[in-house]
Amino acid sequence: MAEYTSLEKIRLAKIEALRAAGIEPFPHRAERTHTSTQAIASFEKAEKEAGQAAPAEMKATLAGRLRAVRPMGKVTFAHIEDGDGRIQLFLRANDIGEDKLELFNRTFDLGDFIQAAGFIFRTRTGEVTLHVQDFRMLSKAVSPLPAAKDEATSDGQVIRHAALEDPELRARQRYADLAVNPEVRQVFRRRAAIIRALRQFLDERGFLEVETPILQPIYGGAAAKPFVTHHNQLKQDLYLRISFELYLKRLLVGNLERVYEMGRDFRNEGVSYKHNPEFTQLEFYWAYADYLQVMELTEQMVAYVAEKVLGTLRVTYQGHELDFTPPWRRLEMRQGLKETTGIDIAAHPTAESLFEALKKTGKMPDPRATRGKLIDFMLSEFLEPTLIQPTFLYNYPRDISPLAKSKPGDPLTVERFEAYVAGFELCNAFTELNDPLDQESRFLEMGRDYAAEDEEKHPMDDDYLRAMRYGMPPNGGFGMGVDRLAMLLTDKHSIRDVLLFPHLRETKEN
RNA sequence: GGGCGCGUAGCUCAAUGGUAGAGCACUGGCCUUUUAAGCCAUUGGUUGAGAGUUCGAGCCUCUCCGCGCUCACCA
Repeated sequence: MAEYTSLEKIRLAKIEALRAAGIEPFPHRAERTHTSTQAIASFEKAEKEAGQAAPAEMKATLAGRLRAVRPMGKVTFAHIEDGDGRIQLFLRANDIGEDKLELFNRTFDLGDFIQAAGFIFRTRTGEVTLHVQDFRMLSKAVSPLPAAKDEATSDGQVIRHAALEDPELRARQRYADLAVNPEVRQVFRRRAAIIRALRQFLDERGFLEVETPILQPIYGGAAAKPFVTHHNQLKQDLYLRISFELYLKRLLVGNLERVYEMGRDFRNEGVSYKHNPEFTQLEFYWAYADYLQVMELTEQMVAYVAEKVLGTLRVTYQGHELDFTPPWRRLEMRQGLKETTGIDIAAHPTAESLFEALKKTGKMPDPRATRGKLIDFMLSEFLEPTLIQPTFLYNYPRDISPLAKSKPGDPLTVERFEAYVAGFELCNAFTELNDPLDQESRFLEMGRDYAAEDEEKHPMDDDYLRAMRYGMPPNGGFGMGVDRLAMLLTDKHSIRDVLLFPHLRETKEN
């Protein structure tokens, strides 16, 4: 049972009062002829056409949420906000009667959804306003919105004098955040536009969008701990997928040459400003292409999205001026590490030798790490933070890339790249391993490397190997965190700001 | 998981260890073109939860809860 605050009790009493007066505070149907923006635009157009003469009377029925009320005796001004903007209402006792104005002033509150009909005019101070001839309640708000006061100037600007700012409340009650902070609605409109543009780009190039299982008997395709669930009737444990990779590549075996999927991945790991337990991933696989072709497609795709969504390839992100114009900088990992650490990884073919070299840098890596893990450590410790402008880092160590194809003549290195922007990883791609015998031995190797830590052990996927034995075309594969792209294109520091309902710890009330 | 910080009215924020306050919102009154409308009068609190020190705790100590930053983890 809800516990009501004193403010809520007052509003509940108003609901009773409305019903007692024969007015339903939650009617079934509503009417509307214009949105606020449409009403203002068509009135201004009519004004322009009329020139010096007064424009013909323009009737309108509007609907929206009450965001400001200024009662002045026998006249009340109010603002309603709808999906695309705000408009002022003018209620006068002469037009609607003193009783109805009294009803409005006594029982209508900020946050209520209302409908108002009348004609559009301009007030003395010049604001386009609905002169209300009739109005009704559409939905009574029991709880006041957690909003401070806004100032609406006559030229349509809204000045925020205080706002809902508590990041926890904003994330837990995103509905309230959206209702009182219009710029949040813009972030999620832009996110939708990003996702739409990604689909368009891939669709136009002959990629087929597919859907593969989220509940998987064997998880794979990434090194992450999975969420475990259980099917009761089948008495079977299932994992929420940590990547789409192994299923999408099965489709290449089935002669689908270009496939992609955009959807949710789940990783049972730490939560941070760039990690959420569930996140949106885009993966595509492209038969007869290699990682260099994927690299080109990647920079084109991101540039396409930025152009579509923002109309520019130059983006301000957390104070950095980023330029997504292709071609992006290409930096071989070995070269990048040599420049930032002075260590040439090619001169250290074993973990022991690389560890000794790293000790001299003053940063201490995990002494049990494999060579690949040590290189990964060097990457995140020294190189990653320097990669602000979009950069392709390519040629990765083999032992942290069990699904990527080796570089010809270099058994320690695979054909893999990651794109870094603003110091964090945006995407990951490689020339996919399609030799079933090599793949099997890589799985076995991983099993050995991770044997100590059971949860991270990469399970052998026999069905995947069976598929590959039928023959998999050479191909390039790609994966990107869509939330991270959304962060870049909305200038948000935290992944929580681009997720409508980010994961938060349970509270006692819940 | 570690370190640092934060949590006070519906919202935004004050308050030397000494009676918990302001603005907005709310409630009542005046006001027929206002723009955070204005003026007058009110109301509103288990200071995140619990324990301790003290004559006295929003403030000091401890435990717990939540959030933020950061480190670790993270193909």
